[in-house]
Amino acid sequence: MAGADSQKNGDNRPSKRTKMDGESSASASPAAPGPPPTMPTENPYLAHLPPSERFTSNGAANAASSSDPLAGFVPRQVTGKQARAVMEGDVNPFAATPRPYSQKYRDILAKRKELPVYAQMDEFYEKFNQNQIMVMIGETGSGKTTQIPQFVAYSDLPHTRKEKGADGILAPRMIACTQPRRVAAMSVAKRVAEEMDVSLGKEVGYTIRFEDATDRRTTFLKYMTDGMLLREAMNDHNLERYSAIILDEAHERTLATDILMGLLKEVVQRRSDLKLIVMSATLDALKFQKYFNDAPLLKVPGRTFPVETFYTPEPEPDYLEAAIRTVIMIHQAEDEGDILVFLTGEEEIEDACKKIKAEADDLAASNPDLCGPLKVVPLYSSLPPAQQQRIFEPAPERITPNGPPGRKVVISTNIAETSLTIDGIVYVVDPGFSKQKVYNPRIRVESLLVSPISKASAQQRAGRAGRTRPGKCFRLYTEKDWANELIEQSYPEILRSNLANTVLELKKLGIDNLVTFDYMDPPAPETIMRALELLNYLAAFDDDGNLTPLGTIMAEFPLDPQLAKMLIVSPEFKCSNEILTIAAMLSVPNVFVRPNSQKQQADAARAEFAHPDGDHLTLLNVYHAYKTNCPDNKTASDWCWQNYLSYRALMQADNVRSQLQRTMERFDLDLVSTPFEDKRYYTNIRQAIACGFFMQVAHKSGGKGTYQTIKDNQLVSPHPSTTLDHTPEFVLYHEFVLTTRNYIRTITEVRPEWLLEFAPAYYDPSNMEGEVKRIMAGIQGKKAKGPAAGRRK
DNA sequence: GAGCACTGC
Repeated sequence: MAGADSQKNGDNRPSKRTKMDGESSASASPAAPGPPPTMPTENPYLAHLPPSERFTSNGAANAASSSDPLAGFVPRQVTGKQARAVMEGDVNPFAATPRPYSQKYRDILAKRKELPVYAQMDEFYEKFNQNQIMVMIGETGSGKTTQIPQFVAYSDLPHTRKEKGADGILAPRMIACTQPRRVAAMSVAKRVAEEMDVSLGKEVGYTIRFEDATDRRTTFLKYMTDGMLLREAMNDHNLERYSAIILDEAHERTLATDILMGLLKEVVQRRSDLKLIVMSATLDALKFQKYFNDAPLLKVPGRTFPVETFYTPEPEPDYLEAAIRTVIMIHQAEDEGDILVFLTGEEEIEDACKKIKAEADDLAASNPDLCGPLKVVPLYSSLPPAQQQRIFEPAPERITPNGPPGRKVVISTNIAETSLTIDGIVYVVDPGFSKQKVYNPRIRVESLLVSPISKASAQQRAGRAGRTRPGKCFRLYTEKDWANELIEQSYPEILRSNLANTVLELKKLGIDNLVTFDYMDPPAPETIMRALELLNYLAAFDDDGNLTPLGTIMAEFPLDPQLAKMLIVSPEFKCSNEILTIAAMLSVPNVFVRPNSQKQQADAARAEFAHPDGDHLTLLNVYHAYKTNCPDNKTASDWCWQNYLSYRALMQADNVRSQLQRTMERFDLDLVSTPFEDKRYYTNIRQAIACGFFMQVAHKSGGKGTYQTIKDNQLVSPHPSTTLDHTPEFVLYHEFVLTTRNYIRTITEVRPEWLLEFAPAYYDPSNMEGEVKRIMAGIQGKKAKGPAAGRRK
C-alpha cells in the first residue's frame, strides 16, 4: 500500500517527502509524484482549498489557513508541544466540523494532565516518530489505555487521511486499540469519546462481538476486542484499514493477543507505514522488546498506594480454613477498610461465605464493642449480574454511633484479579491458588486444575489493596515459597489450550508453516499435530496441510471446528435450522440451573425437556419450548425461572444463533428442516452431529454402563445429568470432563453404520482395535454384499 | 449420581 521504503524504522515519509521536493517542483503537474498514499489528502478544515494547496512543501498542513488548529502538523513528526497546544487550544480539530471545546472537555483535560502518562508525552512522541514498533510499560493508573491512542491520533491525524476502501467508501485510516475483554473495550471507548469531546460511535467507537459502534466514514479511533481484530485479519491479511495498532494488556497473553503479535510482526515488514505499540503492565517488558526486534521501551509509572505484604511463618495445610481465619483476624484487629479474598471456585466461595458470616455474627454478638457488622459478598462469573452488583454496595453502617465500623468482605475468583475492580478494598487475602486450564494433548483433553499462581498474579492481587489508599496483603504461604515455588509469569494461554481452532485461524490468516511461525512462546509440537490431525479428519485441511474450501468456510464461523463442520453439512441432512439451534446451545454456558437447595425440583423440571435419544436433542427441546412460551422479555424471565433454566444463557443462545444464521446465509447454506412428522426428523439431526463429532465417540465396554473412547481407549461414564435413557452401543459426546471420574457430557446415541458411512477413513477397520474393529468389519462386509453402498458422501 | 477459573469470535 504505502511506498516501498525499506528503512529500518519503516516510516520515513516526512524525510522522504522533503527529499522529493528537492528533486522536483511541488507543482500540481500530473507527472509529479504527489504526496505518498498515506499522506493527508482529505482535511475537512481545508476543504475550501484545492488539495494541492492544503499542505506546504514539507507536507505540513498549510499554516496560512490560520483557523486550522492542526496547521503546521506533519503526520508522525508531531511533537508533544504541538499536541499540547491543540489540546489546550480553543477549537476541537477532531470534531466532524471544527467547533469550540465544551466546558466538560476542559474539566476532563485538567484531570488528564495529572495522569503519569501525560508527563511523558514528549518522550512518547520522540519514540513514536522514530520507530515503527514500540513497547510500553504502564502500571495501573498510568492512564495508558485512554491517553496513548489519543496521542497517536494527534500524530497520525487519521481523520485527515481518508482513503477509499474496497467498498468504495471514503474512510479514515484508523487507529485500533485492542482489549482482551468486551466491557473494557466498551467503557474505555465511551470515556475517550468524552475526553476528546466527540460522539461515541462517530469519531471514536468500539467493535465487539454482537455490537459495532463505529461509523465507516468517520470513526478514526476504534477500541475493540483482540479476537475481533483477529477476525478482521482473516479477510485482510495486512490490516490495511489501520494506520496504527495498539495491543493493550499484552501481558495477559490471551490466545488472540499472542496470535496477533506473531501476525503483526510479519505485517509490519510488509507495511512500512503501519505503526505498532505493544502495551503491558510491568515485568516482562524485556521479553516483548526482544521479540519485537529490540523495540524501544517507554516506561510510565503507575499511580497506586503502597501495599504492605505479610507471609505466614509456616506453610498452611488448609488454605480455605486459613483464609477464613485471616478474614476474622483482620476484622478484629485492623482499621476500617474492606477485604478481598481470592479463592478458586463457586463451591469453595459459597462455603467460605457461609462460614465467615456465621463466625462474624457470633463475634459481633458477643463483642459488640470490638467487632462491627460484616457483610460477606460472593463473586464469580456465573453469578447473575444483579448479584454481582452487590460487590459495589457500601460496607454496613456501624451499629452504635461510637461502635466499631462495619466492613465488607468480597470472596472472589480470579475475576477480581483482572476483569472487575472494586473500590475501597484495603486488605487482600491471597491463598496463592487459582483454577487454571491445562491441555493434555496425549488424551486430547482440556481440564481445570487448582494450581499455584504466578508471582505476577500474586502482585496483581496485592495491588488490588492499594487502589484508594495504602493497604495490606496477607499471603497464606511462606516467603520462602514465594521466592522458590512460584513461577514468574503464568503460562500463556497458547501453551495450555487445544489449538484446533487456532490452527484453523492461522491458516486462514495466510500463515503457511504453523510450526515455524514466530510465536512468542511456541506451543508443543504435539499440540499442533493434534490440531492438524483433527482438521484433516474433518476435511478442513487436505493431506498436504492446506486449507480446503470447506476449511475456508469453517474458519468463518465463530465455533470450534467440529461444530462448524456439523453446521456446514447440516443442509445436506435437511436439518440446518435445528443444527443451528444445537450449535448455539452448545456455545453458551449451561442453560440448566440447579440450586443446591432445590436439586430435585430442578431435575424434575429438566425431565420435562428430556429426549431419550440424547442430550443434544434435549437442548433442541429446551430452545423450542423457550421460543414457544416466551413471546416477550417479561414472560421469558418468569418462564425460565419456573423451569429452572438460565434466562441469561438462553438469550445468549438466541444471539449466537442469529449470528451463525447470518454466516450461513453469507455462504448460501440453506436453512431447512425435515418435517417434524417425518420419521427421519431426529435421525437426520443425529447424523449431522455425527459428521462433526465422529472423533468423539465412545463404545460400550464392561458392565454398569461404562464406555471406552474409540481413539484413546479412556474408560468413561456418561455424566449423571444425561437424559439418555438407555445405554446404546455407541454414543457421541460433546465434552470429556475430568473430575472425580472421567465423564462424557452431553451425549447422544449414534449408529456404527453412520460412523463408517460419514467417516470411512477414520473408522476403517484396519485403524480400529478389538470389538469396534469387529463391528466395523462386519458392517463393511454386509455393505459389500448388499446393493449400492453409501448413500451420502 | 454431578460442577462452570476466566475470556473471546
